Amino acid sequence: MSTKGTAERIIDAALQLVSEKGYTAATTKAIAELAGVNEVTIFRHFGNKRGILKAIIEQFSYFPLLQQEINKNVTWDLETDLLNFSVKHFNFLMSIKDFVMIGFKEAMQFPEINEEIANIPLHIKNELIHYFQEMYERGKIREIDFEAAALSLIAINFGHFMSRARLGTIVSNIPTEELLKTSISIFSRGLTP
Amino acid sequence: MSTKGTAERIIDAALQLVSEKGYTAATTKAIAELAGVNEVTIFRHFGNKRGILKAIIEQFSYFPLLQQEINKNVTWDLETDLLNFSVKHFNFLMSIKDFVMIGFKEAMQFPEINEEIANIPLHIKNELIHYFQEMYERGKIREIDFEAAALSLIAINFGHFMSRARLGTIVSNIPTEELLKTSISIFSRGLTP
DNA sequence: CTAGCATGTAAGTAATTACTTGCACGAAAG
DNA sequence: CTTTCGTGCAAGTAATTACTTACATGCTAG
Repeated sequence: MSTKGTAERIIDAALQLVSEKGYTAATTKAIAELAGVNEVTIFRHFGNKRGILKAIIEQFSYFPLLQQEINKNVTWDLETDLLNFSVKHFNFLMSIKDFVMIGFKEAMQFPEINEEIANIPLHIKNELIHYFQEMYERGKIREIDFEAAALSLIAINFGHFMSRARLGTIVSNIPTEELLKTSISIFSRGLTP
Repeated sequence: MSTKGTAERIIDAALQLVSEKGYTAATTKAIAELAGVNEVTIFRHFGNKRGILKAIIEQFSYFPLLQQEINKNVTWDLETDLLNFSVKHFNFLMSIKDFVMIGFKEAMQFPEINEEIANIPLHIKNELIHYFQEMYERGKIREIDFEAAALSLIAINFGHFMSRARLGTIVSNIPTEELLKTSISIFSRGLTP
């Protein structure tokens, strides 16, 4: 049990409990139990309860944003690229699911999280706009509000993510891959001249 | 101040506070203050704190589901109908924003809410599938997985709703109407044969 | 007028919560 | 070997929370 290991386990436990129950309902006692450490250890590491969330936010701000990944493997075939992006976007959101959930739950008490969360669609939007512009110049998509188009694509993926992350297969049990495939099939055809 | 008025004010206050801070952080004291009633009055009306949320859920379950509204004003012109639906769907979600937020925050502590929330896309999905099938028979949309298409349309609207409801204009300040219009322009073209 | 009913006020209780302090222990480093 | 450091353990504290009880007040219906 190194120092780093202890702090990490506390952060992981807090990430899980806060995303499940919310900040106030996730007690330091419960976090300590889940992390397998004594409650005092939490305060020795993070000072107070807010300190844990602060550490979580900091840890996340260093998280490699999807951004670089998107630019890779561009084929300049609309449907191929958009499906590739869609799958990556969805998986990315799933990988930071707990953090996203905390962001939506504790936006009031921790405004910093909201900013961090808002950065994701913001960056992706700009990447997509850039891609759409290039595709337009290549004559591969029709004239349209690129920003609105980018936001719509992000909205589709986010909507699918939320549906699956929170409601599971209650709404539908179509495999995610097929869902995204159909989504992109419609969307890319809708952009084609 | 009739009895009904008092209970309603308590429910409204709880709806607001719980959607903002979460169930645990929304104390009965704060709810009473916001409602302008004494704290004891809450317990006399609802027995205990859970009773308030139970009342909220019950109240919502009688909420007229978007469903009937969708079927009205069908023109069998794809883009017209989808835009009409999209606007109604978006406004509907906005009108129950607080409840949706509670649903996403307190799914753990109140599983009933999640079911109630899940019912919305479920019903809408079926309505849309039905519409798509009819449109297909009329030769107005191409052959495609209707369920996946319906889910995608719901996902777009939900994504836009979440973006606006939680992040405001941070991500984009395109007017909502224009955003939905472009969304539907792309989507309906993507469905056209 | 009066009886009842909804609400306010005051006071209190048991449980929980974030957080502190003091001490003991074991491992690693000098 | 000894010091330091991270951690566990025990006990405690002040504040808050959900909830209760007893009594006073005012409005309304009969």
